[in-house]
Amino acid sequence: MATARQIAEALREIGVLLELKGENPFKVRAYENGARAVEQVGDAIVDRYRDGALGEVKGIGQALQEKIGAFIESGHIPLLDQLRAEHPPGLLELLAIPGLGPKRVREIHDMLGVASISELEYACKENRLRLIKGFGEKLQAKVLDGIRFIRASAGRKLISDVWPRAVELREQVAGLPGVERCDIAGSLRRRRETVKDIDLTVASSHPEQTVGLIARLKGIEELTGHGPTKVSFRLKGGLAADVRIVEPGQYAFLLQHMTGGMEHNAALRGHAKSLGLRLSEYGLFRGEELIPAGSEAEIYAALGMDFIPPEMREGRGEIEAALEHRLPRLIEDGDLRGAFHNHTNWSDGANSIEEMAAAAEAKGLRYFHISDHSRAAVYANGLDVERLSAQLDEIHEVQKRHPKLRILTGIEVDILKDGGLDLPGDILSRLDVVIASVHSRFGQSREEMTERLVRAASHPHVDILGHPTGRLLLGREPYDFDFDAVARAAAANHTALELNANPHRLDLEPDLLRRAKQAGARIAINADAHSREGLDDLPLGVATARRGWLEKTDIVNTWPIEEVLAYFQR
DNA sequence: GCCGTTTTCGGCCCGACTGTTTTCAGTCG
Repeated sequence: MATARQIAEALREIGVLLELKGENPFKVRAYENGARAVEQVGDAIVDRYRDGALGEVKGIGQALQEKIGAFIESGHIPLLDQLRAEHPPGLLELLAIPGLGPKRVREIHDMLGVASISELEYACKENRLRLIKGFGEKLQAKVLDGIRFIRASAGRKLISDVWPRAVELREQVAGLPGVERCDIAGSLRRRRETVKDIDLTVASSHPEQTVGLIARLKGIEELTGHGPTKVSFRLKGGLAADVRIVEPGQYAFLLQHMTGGMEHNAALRGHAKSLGLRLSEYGLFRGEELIPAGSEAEIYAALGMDFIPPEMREGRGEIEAALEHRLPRLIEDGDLRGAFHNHTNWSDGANSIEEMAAAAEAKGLRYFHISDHSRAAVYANGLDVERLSAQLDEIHEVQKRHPKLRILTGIEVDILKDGGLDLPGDILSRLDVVIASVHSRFGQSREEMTERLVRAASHPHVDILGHPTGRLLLGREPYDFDFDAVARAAAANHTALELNANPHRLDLEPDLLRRAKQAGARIAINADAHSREGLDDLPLGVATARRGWLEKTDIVNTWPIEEVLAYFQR
């Protein structure tokens, strides 16, 4: 069966190929918008199609309905097949090179016959790119540089790897003379799971002077752009950064602009325009008249809407919600009372039960759940029945020394290939909270994997489904299964779905969190800590929950522990 | 290609910077 992911991918590819072909940019955008709309609806898009209700989805008109229908029925879209036949597949990867967009890629292909990154690299080295009109020596060098960059890093990095460096850079800039404010903006501020670069905003009483100072900061390897209001550079280690500087009175507008995301800003400016206003990083204008704002909240208020938290600014319906005053009240860091899913040195964790408990207590948590691996996870020194029983005794002892912290017993039990569990029911029934996770056989068919997960989520002893999609950021794709079916099973059986806060996972991702909530499922924000420091990942989990529009009540570990256990038991 | 309490046609966000041009196209976010 067709999945939302596949449909969106196909529409997106049509958009890119049309762009390459030189089509009307608004038509191109319509396909991109359609892809996003499909992703938001999720796999239920197939039901919408069967019900003849596809046209009710905003962004999907007559033409896209036909294409989606064709894909669902046959797995093919004639237009896409035709476009693929017209364009060598390697052209798409050329678009990833900084400085090359559709126009130039097309020109390179038509003039030089280049159709892949390797061919382009060769052409640059032979000095042939310069032969094309409008291309010069610098552009050729930039393209070669871009090819090297792509090969080295594949472009994106984990937010956890970039964040500390961004904080450091912000401190450096904030300390410069004349700088009144400096903030981390862009995808970092929106807490995207992976980011491409660091965006900083600066308020300065002497912008041009500040630009010069920033360009000479320590740690800069190479300046890549330099104008009166903007500096771009690459830091040692390869990370790119963009810094924009304005006068203090314009700062709120710059921060809003630089925080993005692109779709959010486009929609916001479109709304401003419908009010007869014009919004840019320099201000909100009625004609020539500036409507002043000292904060982002004042900008949104001037546009007739509630303040939209940065994590929600992804063009996912937040502007409509803010206009109608129905934004959710997002969960906050301080709302977490406890943490499930933590490992110790009984399996593959680095610290003892005692050390982990002390760390949890220091974080102000009121309950803390130990869940080491089960026996099938041989690589992780998983526990069999005997060792698990022995661990329960030790937990009992540690509990005596920590009267203020409720230590919960448990296990992260492997879900076997058929959806059964790796430990017998009588031992599971002795535990406070049981997490079930898939750690093997990721390549099962969609039907098998769906059945496997639905069965696990419905198991009477299972309380939480661990890292439900199995994705590893920049590493492994999620396994193929019907998420909504699993979410429904979880909701019906009072099994929480995990939001694994480990920066390599962040699983569930925001779209799926919203779909989980729609299905009535509850979420557990879990550190999956393998050491004391692992507990520091919890705020990233909260940020991801915020990106998924979740409120305090949606998250089980914001509840008192008695309520959580009662929920799991029912 | 989509969309509409301004519109079923005529819009569709806005500006910075680069590299190549003598006034601007392309890319980027």
